[in-house]
Amino acid sequence: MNKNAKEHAPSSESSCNAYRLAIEFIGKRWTGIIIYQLFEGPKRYHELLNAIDGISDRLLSERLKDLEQEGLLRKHVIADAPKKVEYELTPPGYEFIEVFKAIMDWAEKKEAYLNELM
Amino acid sequence: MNKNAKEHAPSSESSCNAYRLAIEFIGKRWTGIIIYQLFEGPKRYHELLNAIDGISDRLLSERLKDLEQEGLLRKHVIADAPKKVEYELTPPGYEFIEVFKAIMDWAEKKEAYLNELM
DNA sequence: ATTTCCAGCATACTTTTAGTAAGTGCAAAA
DNA sequence: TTTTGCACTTACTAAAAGTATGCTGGAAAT
Repeated sequence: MNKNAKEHAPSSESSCNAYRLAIEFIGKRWTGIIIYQLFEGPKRYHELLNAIDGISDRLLSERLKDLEQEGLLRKHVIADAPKKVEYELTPPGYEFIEVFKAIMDWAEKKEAYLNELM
Repeated sequence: MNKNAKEHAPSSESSCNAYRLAIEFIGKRWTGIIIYQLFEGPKRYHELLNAIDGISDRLLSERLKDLEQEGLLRKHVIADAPKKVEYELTPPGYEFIEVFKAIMDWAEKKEAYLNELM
């Protein structure tokens, strides 16, 4: 008796599509942390790999590609010899700091509130 | 040659653990949308099920349980006869609106910026 | 001459998450 | 008396995400 999954198409369109799309992207593991690492300025591949504890190179590559595609960062090849590549946030990439802060603030408040109850 | 995943333990502890935990939770599908639906006030199970386009009853139950466990909502059984249950946000649940807004704002700005480029 | 560094890619594999289908118990309506 | 609504649960499948490992190829260091 549960078949409401896209039965007769959208109809309501209620549930914030913009939010869904955004959260689907930023909700992936590492995405936000990579952006966070780049707030300070451009970094190279191995700098990111070393800075981010626990990430694998495959995932780092994948996320960097995603982020580039979404227009949140740009890739600069600065040398071919010993290959050197830098990753730099675009303006929307930098603006993500607002989301980052909002999440941190909320998490903190939430913890504070829950600790108060005990 | 890639084994940096938890090689010799944490050491750096750089990468914002609070953020990671929070995003892992709110990044799950439907979580934010359920909270959003409850901003207006308490709702019952089937109201949520109808309001949220595409969610299945199983996922709704699961998310409601997660949200309760995280202290973001409270469940009120208001009748056993024809079973009636209401879900209501707690203060941290309501405060999530700041995160929601930040994400929406960011997504909008990002779109605007990217459209400008074309 | 061999190893290391750099920025990855390819492949196979495991784990996690989402989605589907069906069933539960009880009460009231048809 | 069979059906319907409510608020779920259980079992299962499919898809997405993440992990592990090995490899590339040129240049510089040992």
